[in-house]
Amino acid sequence: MTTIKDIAKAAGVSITTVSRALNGYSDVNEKTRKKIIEIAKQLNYSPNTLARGLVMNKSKTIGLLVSGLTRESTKDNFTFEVLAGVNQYVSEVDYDMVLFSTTSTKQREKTYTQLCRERRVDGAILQGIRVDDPYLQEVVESDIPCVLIDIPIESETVGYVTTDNVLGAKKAVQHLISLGHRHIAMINGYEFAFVSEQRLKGFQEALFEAGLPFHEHLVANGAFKEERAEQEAVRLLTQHPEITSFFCASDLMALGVMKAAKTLGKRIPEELAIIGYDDIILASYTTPPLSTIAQNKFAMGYEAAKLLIEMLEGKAQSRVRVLETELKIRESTVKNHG
Amino acid sequence: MTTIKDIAKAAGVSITTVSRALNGYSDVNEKTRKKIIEIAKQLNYSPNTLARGLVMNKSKTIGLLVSGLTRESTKDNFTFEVLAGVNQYVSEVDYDMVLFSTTSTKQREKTYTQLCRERRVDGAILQGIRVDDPYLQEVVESDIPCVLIDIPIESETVGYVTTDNVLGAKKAVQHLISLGHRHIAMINGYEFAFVSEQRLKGFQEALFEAGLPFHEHLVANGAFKEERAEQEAVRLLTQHPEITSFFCASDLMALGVMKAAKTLGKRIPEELAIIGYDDIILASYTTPPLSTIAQNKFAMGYEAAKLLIEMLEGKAQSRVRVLETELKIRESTVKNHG
DNA sequence: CTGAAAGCGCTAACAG
DNA sequence: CTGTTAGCGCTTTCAG
Repeated sequence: MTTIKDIAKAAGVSITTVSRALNGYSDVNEKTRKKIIEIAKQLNYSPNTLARGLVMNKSKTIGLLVSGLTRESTKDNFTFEVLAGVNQYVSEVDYDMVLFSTTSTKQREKTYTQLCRERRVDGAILQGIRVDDPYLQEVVESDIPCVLIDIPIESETVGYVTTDNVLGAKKAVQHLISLGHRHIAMINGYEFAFVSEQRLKGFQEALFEAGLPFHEHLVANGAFKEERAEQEAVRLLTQHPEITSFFCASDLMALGVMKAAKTLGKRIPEELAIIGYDDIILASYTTPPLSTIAQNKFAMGYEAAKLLIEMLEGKAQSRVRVLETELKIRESTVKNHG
Repeated sequence: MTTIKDIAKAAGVSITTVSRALNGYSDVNEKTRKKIIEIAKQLNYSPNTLARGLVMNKSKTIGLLVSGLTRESTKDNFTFEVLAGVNQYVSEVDYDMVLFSTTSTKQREKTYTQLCRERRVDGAILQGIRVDDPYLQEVVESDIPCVLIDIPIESETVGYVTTDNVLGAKKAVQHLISLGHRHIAMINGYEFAFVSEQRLKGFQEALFEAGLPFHEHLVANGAFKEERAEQEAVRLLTQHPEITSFFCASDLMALGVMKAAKTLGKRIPEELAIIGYDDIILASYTTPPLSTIAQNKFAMGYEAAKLLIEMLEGKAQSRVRVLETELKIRESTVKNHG
């Protein structure tokens, strides 16, 4: 593997000059630079980023920390789309991305902070981490620049990107109300999720603004899981037959509710309207296609990476990015819509 | 950031001793080691992997090189599942993974080899790369250990993992034949794909063994794209009304054929049976659910990572892994199967 | 069992 | 415009 030393020797100059020439410094004779670049090419030189990182004390690498990158989690490809977005921006600005997954028991032994420190990543993006994750606080309090996805923590070194979940939920519920629904149930995620809290708030606001009562007993937690949501939906529909529609805090859970409806012989949307959240790919392929609140997950990843790198380079205006959502009306709420 | 130097000072020993103690060498007094480890913990020490990588000349990092990690490609989450599998194994053996994507124009300027060399990855896994990719040959001929997914190249430093595509295709077609189909069309991928070639072979073998004729004109290329497949299916069905079933080289293309059937008013599976390949998540959610040949994509990633790291550590028995596929019979070929 | 010293490949003052 | 020198944090001979 060629080094700048080899190039220096071949060009008859010092390694300093080679370094400067290759890094585009101005104070190098154009002739020398040409020559050096030529030789570098001939020798098939690749800079050693480890060495560079060591001396510069930064690696031009960011870490993407995700949880639940498992065989099962591929159904809801939220993580993947975010990753694709991160990757896109990162490669545009010539950074690299290393993926830290916290699924394996092996890695669990190391905290996020350790993971980041050891690899000397310049910063990290955290996605799919629970608010009550024991290591979250540690990394946030460390000096590692972080951007969180859907967790609203802000500090000198921490920012976040999220969508307007209150408004998103509100739009969904208003859509149901506008269709004449008065007994709307909600399947939420779990307690320790910021988005669940926000979406519940939006649910309540929409009801309130329409002059409808909020009934605690019409809200259940489905843990963002299809099966759990199905069970809860069956329970709710059995105990409260007045329910005519469901607002679900994720599409995956909406799929569960659709199964429940099928089990109970309820036609969608005539007897039961269902709206989800996320707009996962499956949503437009179910029968009937699922109405939902679309989040641009790719954009979330892209913006998170952008924000992080702006923070790293000291040119971030603010440390918060809130993206918009979009109501997608399909046939699970309106017959023959498409 | 604490270094071994700090620990050495605090412990009153040399940095050499610290290094040895922390790396579990045997020739260190147990008391000294205990003390050093204790101090390291107190000082919140994290080893600098850049420095270590520089001197050891290996980074314990592998590169995952994928193409087409775009906003659009998330529908077919093949890439994602492979990535999840790679990540799983990699984290089990305490390696890290850096993701190189070749979508952006920025990165395109660098060859795969350069990407790998600069980051000093110990080896690379390549997925979704076309056989005719100009940079593929370069990286394969370099000294960088590589594992390819679905590209059969083998050398001292190159291995691959794939599934038995001939057999997989054969199973699909035999299934159609067993249902009584005699006029079977095929929507293949594209010319420069190893898997397409193999699946075509399986298609032909199944026909041959059943004593059925192979008609070139019943095979079309859909470029692994839903829309292209749809167009080709419409064309085939129009030109050759005798067709009663389709074997598609990917599920995504099978979705396209399903659309074509709908357009032409053909009922599935009564008037047109369709079988795909891959078993993507969507396959079980379409109406009717799609019969297909399932590939365990997670396992492909996992095995690729395993093979690569075995190769790196000099304990790979062979450099080829062929995984099995499984026929999943759903309602796009057999009425009321589920 | 422990330490001194060299060096991995690179950048960054500081002198010329 | 160019070279000398001194490290970045770590591992690894080679001597004790």
